[in-house]
Amino acid sequence: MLQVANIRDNKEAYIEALKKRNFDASGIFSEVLELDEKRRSTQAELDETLAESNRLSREIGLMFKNGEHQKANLLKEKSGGLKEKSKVLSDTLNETAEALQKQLYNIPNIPHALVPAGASEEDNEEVFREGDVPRLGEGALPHWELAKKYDIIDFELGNKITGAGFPVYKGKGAKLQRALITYFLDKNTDAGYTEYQMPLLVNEASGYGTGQLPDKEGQMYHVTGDNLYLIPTAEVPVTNMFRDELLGHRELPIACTGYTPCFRREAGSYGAHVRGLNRLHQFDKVELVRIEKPENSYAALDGMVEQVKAILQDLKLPYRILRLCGGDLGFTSALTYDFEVFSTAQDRWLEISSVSNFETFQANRLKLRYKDKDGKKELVHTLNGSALALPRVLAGILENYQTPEGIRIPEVLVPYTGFDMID
RNA sequence: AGAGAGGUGGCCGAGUGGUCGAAGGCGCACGCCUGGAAAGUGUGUAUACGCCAAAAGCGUAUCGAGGGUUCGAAUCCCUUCCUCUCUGCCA
Repeated sequence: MLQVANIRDNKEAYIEALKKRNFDASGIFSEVLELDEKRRSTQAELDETLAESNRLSREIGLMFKNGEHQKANLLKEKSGGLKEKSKVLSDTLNETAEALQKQLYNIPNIPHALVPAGASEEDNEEVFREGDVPRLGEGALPHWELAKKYDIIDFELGNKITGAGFPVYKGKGAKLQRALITYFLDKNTDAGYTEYQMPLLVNEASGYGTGQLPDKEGQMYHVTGDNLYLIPTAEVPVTNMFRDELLGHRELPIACTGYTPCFRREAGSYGAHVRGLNRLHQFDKVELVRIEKPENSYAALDGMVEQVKAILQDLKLPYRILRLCGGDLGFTSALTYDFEVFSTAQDRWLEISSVSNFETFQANRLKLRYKDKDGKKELVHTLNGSALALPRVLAGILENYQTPEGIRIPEVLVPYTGFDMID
């Protein structure tokens, strides 16, 4: 959520920047500023009315004390009128503030200067590429075939127990999952991130805090009996730890990592591109979240990119990094780097990580601020990224590491799996 | 799940209708004292919004949340959330 004061001060620059998202902000900005004007004038009038009413109450109190009951009763009547007036004003104030908030929720974050203009993923900018694409033999298989061949993932069984998109990992497949999670967490904690285990269900307030609610409600599984939501990503519980917090400047930066399963309804996704592990309703992910002082947030973003790079280098997977264009940039993000692994047997790039700086956009909605050295209160910058999402990394490993003899295990994982081949 | 108790500032804790944003203590910050420190001592120490170019200042709101009674609510009433204790159940 943008701050009204910033919109007021940078209106033209913001309108220009939002064009990169193909978002025409001129109309909504005018509405926002108008609503804010109304909000402020209404509050001024309300404050005045209440101040008058408070004054009268004090007087009446004194009169009763002095036994001047008649005088007091006279004043009481006057006070009644003020009460009516303040009720009306306070209703107007609430309505206006609500309308303002609603409009603000509809405005996406201002893209960073580096964000290229563009309409769709076609316009994303490749900024880095590394790793050799292996030459696979004639009979190279996509991962869903490999999963069946080596009996390590059973999609049908998950279907029976729950439904499509809930795979069962089995034997060495299950062990490989566990190995990846542990390896990712170790790598992240070695880099200074603190490990967390978070609740997998969150309440409504948390859903609002990170912006899943009210609009993207349909993307989460809702436990109606207790009005809780299954988390679509660890970002939700981890970031919400800091909701409504005022941090000391010495507490920053904060760096968290956590493994959680993620639950996504993914309504409306069908077809070949969702085959196998490419898109699931339940999947595992290790997440990074950072809370930073504004002046450090872009250095932190670079640090996160390096962290993900280091992991992919370890795994020796061919990958590239894209800077998302305005049209593909997430609603809340100012700058995002997507990591994609090349899936050789499918002959396509698979998104496995997304690393973003939200600047103050998320912090404003979360009411997450810090007190700087001089005691001044400022919104922090929040960042997050996956390091990494399991299913597509697994798909990449299965497809890129397949040999006629079986699937080799990346060297760095062998200490975690205890085997070096799936055959 | 049943019965009971309770939610007050960074923390502890007083406050059962009037000048209470809230005593007192702890903590913290700054000063004095000291060779230095401790002790002692003095001052200050919530958040949001609004007015103001800004600071100072002033106003308004906030004692878990929401609503109500009243001229006036931390205090009374209703709803709701949460915590603790006992009982039950359970990995």
